[in-house]
Amino acid sequence: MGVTIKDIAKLANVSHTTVSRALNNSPLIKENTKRKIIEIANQLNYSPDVHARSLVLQKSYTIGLFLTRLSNGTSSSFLAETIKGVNSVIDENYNLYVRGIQDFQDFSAITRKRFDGIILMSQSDIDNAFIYHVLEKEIPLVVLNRQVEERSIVNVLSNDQEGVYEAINLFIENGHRNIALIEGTSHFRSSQERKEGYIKALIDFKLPILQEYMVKGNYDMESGYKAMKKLLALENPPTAVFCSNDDMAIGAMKAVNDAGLFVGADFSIIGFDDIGFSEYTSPALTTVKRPIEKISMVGAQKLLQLMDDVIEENEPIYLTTNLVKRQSVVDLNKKNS
Amino acid sequence: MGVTIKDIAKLANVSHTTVSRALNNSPLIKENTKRKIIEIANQLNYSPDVHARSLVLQKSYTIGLFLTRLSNGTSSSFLAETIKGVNSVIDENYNLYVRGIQDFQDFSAITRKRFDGIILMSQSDIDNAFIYHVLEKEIPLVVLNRQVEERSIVNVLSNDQEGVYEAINLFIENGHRNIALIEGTSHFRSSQERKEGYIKALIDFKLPILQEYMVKGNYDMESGYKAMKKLLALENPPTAVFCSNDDMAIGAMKAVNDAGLFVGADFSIIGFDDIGFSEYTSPALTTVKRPIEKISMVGAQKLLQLMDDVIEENEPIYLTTNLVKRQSVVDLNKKNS
DNA sequence: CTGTTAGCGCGTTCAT
DNA sequence: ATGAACGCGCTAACAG
Repeated sequence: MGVTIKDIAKLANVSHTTVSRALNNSPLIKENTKRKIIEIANQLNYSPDVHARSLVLQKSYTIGLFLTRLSNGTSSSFLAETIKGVNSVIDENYNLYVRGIQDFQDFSAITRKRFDGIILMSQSDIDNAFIYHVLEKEIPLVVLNRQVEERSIVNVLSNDQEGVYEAINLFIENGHRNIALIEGTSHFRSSQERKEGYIKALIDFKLPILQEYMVKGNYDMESGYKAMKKLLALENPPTAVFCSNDDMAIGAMKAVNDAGLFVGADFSIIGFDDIGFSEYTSPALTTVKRPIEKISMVGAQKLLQLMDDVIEENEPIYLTTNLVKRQSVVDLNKKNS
Repeated sequence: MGVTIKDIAKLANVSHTTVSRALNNSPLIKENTKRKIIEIANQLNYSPDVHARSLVLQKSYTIGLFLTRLSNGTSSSFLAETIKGVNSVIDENYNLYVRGIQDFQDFSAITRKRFDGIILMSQSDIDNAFIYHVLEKEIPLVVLNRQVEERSIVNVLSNDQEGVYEAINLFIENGHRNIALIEGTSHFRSSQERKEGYIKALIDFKLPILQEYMVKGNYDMESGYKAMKKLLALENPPTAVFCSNDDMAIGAMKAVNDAGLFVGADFSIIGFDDIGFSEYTSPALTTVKRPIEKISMVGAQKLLQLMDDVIEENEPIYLTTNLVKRQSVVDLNKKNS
């Protein structure tokens, strides 16, 4: 069934070693025989047995892409962009093994033999245990999206705090003073980062920090909807709400609409991520663009380097967010004048 | 670095053969020694070398999940649901290799050795070449989402035509007569299926089929937006539009809004897929739910069976779509009365 | 430049 | 019930 180098060797009247070398383009082989061997290989439609090669080379040609979870709190676009980003960088000879960490009972199957390298799209502190395991096994590791204490780890992420700060700043420029926050999943690091950006901005602009203006969500649309309902029911409701991701912003917009108000006219919302849909909501959603696909690409590139040379500079790499202004923020200055 | 069965053998004062058998729970080994060996293995944190095992067992523990493309025409939710569905069925010992077919120059790397089985989420006829290759290599194959001629292939899909028919039916029940269609990517089979459902319904209800009411799109939001603009600019614009997927429906809704009209009041839209967002558009989008995650799960299960027993019944498996009625369809009967 | 030999880690006859 | 020897397909020393 499978053609092996031995088969080729027979036909070419050489040893299987010569075939191996020829196919690997070794300079030790005469151009002539090399050509002959390659010819035969093509004719026989030969393709090497990856497992035999892996076994002797101690290399698996497999990269593990792990997310904290695959469902519940991981939006589709987040997952898709991550995979696309990584896939666009690593070549087809590599297997890309995609899993959620939560799927694992124990990590005994995560070995150096099995993975040449691991990319962790980390959303929460709860995968620290995973990180330690990988570190202990000395598998090259890149952690994306969440700052990690260990200096030895390559870390690629976006500066969420700054992004949120800009968003709040935009609200303030537009005359808003009652600015609320819908938070992400509580133990996700990103939720905390964004909350801190919110609080920092309020402090800098000397605005009061109100408990009732900080409502918990869990990054899905429904939670955004519910959170907004709560805010709207307040005695002194906000005029503007920052949502910790776009999914929740879309839920929130729905709640505003259901209350008979119009986003962009009566009420202001800013989201986070800039998923594809945010351009097509009505009105189009102003949001903080987070470069997930870019982060994944850079992360994958870093991992490839790490697998080769062992790079030293382990400074976290920050990719900047940027504020995409669309139509979901009301300018109170104009409105009142 | 890596613990092997030989290491365990030494410590247990047995041969590596015995260790192998013990770890594979062979009945040939005394319970006593078996326990001892397992004990040592745990202590040493042993985990088998997958490549060595693959080499000797001729089994790769890898399942290939291929999509026609990963970007351009493949929506995020589609990709994400597919992966989630497959992942939920296959256990963690399996690698899941995810790729777009378009990434491949040639298929020589797609071998029986490398993949125990392949799931193809097929979106277009253009991957027929891929299918033939896989078939020729005798790799167990399940094709999802698109009907395939070969009887020998396990085929899991949804009955799109019927789903669309139901949607058009709903329009008609609500008094609509000028019903347009926004089509999906032109060479995708799903686009044709849905178009056929549309035409079939029009014929059955004795409505005229107008060229100008069938506008091409490519499954992304922007194309839906543009297509709707065209329809709105018609001399005799439709009152209702079926969009071949939800992404385009969302684009179309945006176009309606931009024209100063209100979906659900002045204009009717139905989408296809029921992606997460469609519940949160304003108004909530009526749509034909297609069970992508379910299809993927069933497909994965079938593949596992196929890899074991070689199942015979190769009838295509149809999973039913169902119409999710929300608020994007106007009832003309009520309105006019 | 090419061939001989060995070995990667594992499972599997064939002995005993 | 256990072990010795072999082979999966490949690469890498070591000769020549």
